[in-house]
Amino acid sequence: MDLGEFEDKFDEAGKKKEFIVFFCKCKIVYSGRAEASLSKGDRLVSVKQDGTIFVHQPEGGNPINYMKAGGAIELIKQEYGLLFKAYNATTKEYLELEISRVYNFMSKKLEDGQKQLLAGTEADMSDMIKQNPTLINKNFKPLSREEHTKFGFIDVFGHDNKGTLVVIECKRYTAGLDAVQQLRRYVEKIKELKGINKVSGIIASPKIAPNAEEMLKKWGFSWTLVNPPMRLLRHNKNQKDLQSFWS
Amino acid sequence: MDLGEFEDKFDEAGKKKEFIVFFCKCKIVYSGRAEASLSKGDRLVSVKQDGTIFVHQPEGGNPINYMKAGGAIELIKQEYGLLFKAYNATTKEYLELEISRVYNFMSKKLEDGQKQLLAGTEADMSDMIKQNPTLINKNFKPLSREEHTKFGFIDVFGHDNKGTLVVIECKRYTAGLDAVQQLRRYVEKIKELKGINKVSGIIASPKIAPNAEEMLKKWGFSWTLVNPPMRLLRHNKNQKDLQSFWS
DNA sequence: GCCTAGGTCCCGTCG
DNA sequence: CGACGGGGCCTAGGC
Repeated sequence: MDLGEFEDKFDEAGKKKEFIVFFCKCKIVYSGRAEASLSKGDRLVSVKQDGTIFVHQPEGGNPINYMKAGGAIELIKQEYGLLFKAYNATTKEYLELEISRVYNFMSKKLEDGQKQLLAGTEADMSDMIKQNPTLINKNFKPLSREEHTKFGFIDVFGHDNKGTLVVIECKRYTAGLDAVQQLRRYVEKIKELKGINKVSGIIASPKIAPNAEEMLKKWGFSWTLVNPPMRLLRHNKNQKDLQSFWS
Repeated sequence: MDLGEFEDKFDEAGKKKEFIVFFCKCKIVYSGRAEASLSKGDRLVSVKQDGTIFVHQPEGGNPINYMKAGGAIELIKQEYGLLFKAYNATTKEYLELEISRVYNFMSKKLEDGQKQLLAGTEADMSDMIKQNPTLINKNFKPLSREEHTKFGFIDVFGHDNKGTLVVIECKRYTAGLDAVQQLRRYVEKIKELKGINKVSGIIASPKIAPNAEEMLKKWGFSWTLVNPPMRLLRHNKNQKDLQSFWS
């Protein structure tokens, strides 16, 4: 596509606050929270309706470059083609694309006010435990969930049948060293606040890393196998269907 | 755009392993690591050359849905339009778009083998400290950088003029409770391994959170103000240019 | 493969 | 606004 034509289309779409995407050959420089540069290659560039920018290489999951909404964009004619210059005054970041060719361009005003519903998060996991405390053990009595304290928030908080306070840290996946230290922090802080020297700490997760388990034991905490809710629901459902089909 | 036409274009581009983008109105369901649903709205859908999928709403920085490379995609005719069905057998994830309209379509084979150069990361920060240890204090002698141990890796490791071992944890931004606990873990482990009871712990960062500083002091560690390298380089450079221009 | 930790992390939430 | 922690986190590096 001719760069002059691209410039016109881009400006027009920008004025109408349309969602813009184009394929181009470009060289990239980013300056802000770090310094990045990427030599010439073909990429997808996108400018969203709020001004969010992202650049994708032809493979891989993450944008190679991006800018948050709220900046200004200008196109400047150069000998080599066009300079796409984005500057965000709030974050003090620059993103510049030296565009030598534009292959395709597309823009449209999109209408979407929907929010995604998500189930099976760590919050749902702590909810499940609060609703069904025997998942931890038969003596556990939950008191609160996702309780915010000034040193972090505790996933599930409660006590056992002897009145000992219990702190539970949930992890959707393998619990690592960080999870153990998070638990330790909460337990120590509660001991300090309440002036008591016995508080139980439990990690609830589908798995725990060996080093993490070692550290857990060293500090007198324990681990309970709890699977996060909803995980692979559709897959398991299909598995089930398959089984019943084969049986 | 007519859905039949879209189907043809999509299939053809898919066979040629082109980078595909299109605007459409759709309803979305995801099932896998969690369960997600998003009711009808306009979105950008993209399928990369390696099969990576992402879906963007017209605003906001992150894709609302995505799938890693390696799955299979099929389009299935339905009463309401087209069902875009992606399944990744490795990760056991499903992503389904009930497409009722397609507005625009674009595809192209992109050529790009470049890798981004990035400077100003935490690794660069630890490098800077190793090269210039007086950033920490005049008695610090670095021995190693990014040293991997079986309980994690230590950003900068060294000793002071009295021979006391020193562990430094770098953070590019405000150091929080997690950074302090990370430091604590390394210090405790080294004490244990070497059978000594004095090891210094230092956090090097541009800022530290109040709670983190409190915890740091409680455990006898210290904090040194170090700014990460390259931060806002271009901005600062321009600021300087501006000053010299105005002066 | 797992484990560990950083990321231009992003994002929500609550003080 | 900062602080804190989760994320369908992702990705890289080492073992």
